[in-house]
Amino acid sequence: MKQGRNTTAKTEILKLINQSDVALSHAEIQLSLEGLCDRVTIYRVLDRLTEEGRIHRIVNIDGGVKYASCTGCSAVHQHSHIHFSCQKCKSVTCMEGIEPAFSLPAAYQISEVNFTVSGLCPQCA
Amino acid sequence: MKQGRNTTAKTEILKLINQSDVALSHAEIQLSLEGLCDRVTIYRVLDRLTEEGRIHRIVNIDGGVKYASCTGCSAVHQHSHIHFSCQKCKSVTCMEGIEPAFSLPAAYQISEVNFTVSGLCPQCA
DNA sequence: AATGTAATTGCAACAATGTTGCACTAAAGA
DNA sequence: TCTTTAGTGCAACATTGTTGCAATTACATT
Ligand SMILES: [Mn+2]
Ligand SMILES: [Mn+2]
Ligand SMILES: [Zn+2]
Ligand SMILES: [Zn+2]
Repeated sequence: MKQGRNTTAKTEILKLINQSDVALSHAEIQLSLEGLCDRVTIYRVLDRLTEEGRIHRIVNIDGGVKYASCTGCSAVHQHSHIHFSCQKCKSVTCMEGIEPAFSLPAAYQISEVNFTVSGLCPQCA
Repeated sequence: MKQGRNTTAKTEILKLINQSDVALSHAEIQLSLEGLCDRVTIYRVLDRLTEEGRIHRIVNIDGGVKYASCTGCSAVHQHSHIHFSCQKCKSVTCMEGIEPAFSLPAAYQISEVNFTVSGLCPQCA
């Protein structure tokens, strides 16, 4: 969880993600950035920000990847909340605080969770 | 949910998936098939089988896609069970019967769910 | 069993997404 | 300011999935 260098690309990408109320894909970020940096750099910055615990990676129900800010990750860095994926407007939203309850046989060692619910968001329903 | 034609490719692919105790990826299926048909055909057969409700599609925690048979989908075709993804042996297993409990605000219309738990499976732990 | 038709297939071409190697650039500690 | 090395751009590549179209084949009907 050590901090890396603060570059223009990193600053701008983090700002974009933090200011958005929905999760953003690499493609969406690249569009917003308007050529500020190379697409490879965006991939690397997203990896780094995830590594540093500033953002978290979301695998959507269609397999696409999006990134969202890490609000409420003050003490422990954990993301077991639900992500809602709207089939109409394609938005992916972090349902902060809503965590599913489940239990697996003790033989399974859990280290990560990805829970996506898909359907229609309040705006599209 | 109507049945399509029964071709060699469809029969073999379904057999592979049904006989496997873990979910299979397109690449794994193509390997097992040893050139029985084109890779495009595999994609199309997998789509068709999913459409027909014979198998179900699993989006893994890393974004990869796998397919598993539909056991226990007798009456209603539903797949809200958990999928366990082992970080070591890379296997994805359907945890039949284990469904997470959660609740979203009423404004959200739910139609599909994908829940993946990642960690170490009993064999690898 | 032979026939007709539409579903299915193979192939080539394309698109989207992500990764890697390497030379060059620049952040930040000394 | 200098030095070190993390970060970047670019080109090249890999993987995964999609599409159009002509050729094939399952199977319902004769
Ligand atoms: Mn989230
Ligand atoms: Mn399953
Ligand atoms: Zn929506
Ligand atoms: Zn394992």
